[in-house]
Amino acid sequence: MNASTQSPPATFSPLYRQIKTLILQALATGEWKSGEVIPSEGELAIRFGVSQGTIRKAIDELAAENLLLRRQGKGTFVASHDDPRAFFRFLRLVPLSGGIEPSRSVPLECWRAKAGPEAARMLGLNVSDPIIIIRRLLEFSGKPVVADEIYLSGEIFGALTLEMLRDYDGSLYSLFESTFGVRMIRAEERLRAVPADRTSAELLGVAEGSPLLSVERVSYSYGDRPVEWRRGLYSTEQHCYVNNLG
Amino acid sequence: MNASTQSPPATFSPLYRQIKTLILQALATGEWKSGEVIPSEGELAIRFGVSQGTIRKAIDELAAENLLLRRQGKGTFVASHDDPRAFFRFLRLVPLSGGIEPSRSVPLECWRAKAGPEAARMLGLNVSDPIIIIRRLLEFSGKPVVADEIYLSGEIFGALTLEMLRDYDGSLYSLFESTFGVRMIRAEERLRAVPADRTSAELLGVAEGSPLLSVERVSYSYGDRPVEWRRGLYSTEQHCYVNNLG
DNA sequence: GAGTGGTCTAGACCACTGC
DNA sequence: CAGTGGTCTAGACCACTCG
Repeated sequence: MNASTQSPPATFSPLYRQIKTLILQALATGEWKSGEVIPSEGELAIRFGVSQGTIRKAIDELAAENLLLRRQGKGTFVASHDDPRAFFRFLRLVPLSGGIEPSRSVPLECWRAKAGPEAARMLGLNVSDPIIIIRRLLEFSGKPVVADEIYLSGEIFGALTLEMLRDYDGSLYSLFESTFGVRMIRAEERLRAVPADRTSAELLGVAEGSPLLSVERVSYSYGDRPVEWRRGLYSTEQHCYVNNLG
Repeated sequence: MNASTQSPPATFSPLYRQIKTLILQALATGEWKSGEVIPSEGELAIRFGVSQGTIRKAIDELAAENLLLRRQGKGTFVASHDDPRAFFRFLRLVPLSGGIEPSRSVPLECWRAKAGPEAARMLGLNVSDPIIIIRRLLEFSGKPVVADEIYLSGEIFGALTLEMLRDYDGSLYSLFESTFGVRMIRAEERLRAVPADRTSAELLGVAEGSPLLSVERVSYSYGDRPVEWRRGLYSTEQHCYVNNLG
């Protein structure tokens, strides 16, 4: 494609956005995988038939959206959930005392089910489509802090088992990325304060009815496709959820 | 200044960042006020002795940080809290049912005090420095949803009174901006779930001990100067706090 | 039409990485 | 040293706004 000589599209969009879309497609189809380098700006400029400056602007936006990672002198890399910097991007929980604590994910259950109306709506599925449900605990310094219930499309994550969750040493999203090729690129969370039900109270070691932070999340992969819906109950006795309003 | 011929500074920073700093200074000193246009890119290029592209890159970053607002064909404007787009930047509360509700701020009290150790730390003051404390209610569709307690530096907001709060028709930050020339540019929030104390329960019309969302916020003005500390108790029976993880 | 920001290009040079 | 991204420039042209 020589974009500089093509006829203008019906709905105008600048050249660098068209390039951005093409790069996104290459990312979505897995041409460049998580953690790998993508071709240099010069190579991409030749490949797409535009100047290096136009490539830069496309990559700039993708880097701003945390899809790509530039490293001077080395190249441009596909962002990965394995990157330690990505850890706090989706888990905004810190100890009240400050500092950093060791955390551990403890999978409890993982089973197949059929999507109810709510899960179907959240995941963009039809009612009765196969889904996978995970229940797990998140511990900080050995103490349970978050009880999660996670809903996934059965079609995408069909092979997922409790053993895989137990054996994997890394974050859930790292597992999804490396094993299923599904990268979360953004998420929407809705927070409320709710009283602890009996099950959660026992799991988290708090009194029944005591306040918990309810965090509902829908995560999206490439093309704004919803691929995960989860509800977490956070004990905020020793931790708090931090948020920066830019 | 002709930045392109100056000797390199001890700690290297690219030209466009130096320009950005100069623009930030002009914003902080009030050379260009909230809502006003700043000089065109061409004018700034001449004023600072750099190319227009370098000015663009500086403005790009400031626009990305929501300090400036570009409008094609019209100019570049100093961001303002009056802008309706700024409303949801600092209040991430939406009705569970979706949609948009009319909101109203109801000031309850406003008094002078001396900073305690916590307020002093949060606001970067010394203990016993003068501060102002505001208590107010936030209503959605006529029902109380948020009970706020707000701590301000007495030095900066010395003239603030309950009457001013009552008479002002707009957001609190619009008042701060227009009357005291203090613009909030970012904030850090820490969220927890807590049981309602008796006072808050009465104010919000919920049962004592029922779960409330506690939102502590420190807001910063130019130069990362903390100027406001507040704690809000949010009733999340009909509303939720939304957050986008990018 | 004049003035603004937005796009695109081409080329030079700098800063960082790793062989 | 070669290859990468990062900065800076100068100039052309496009898209939008307003008088």
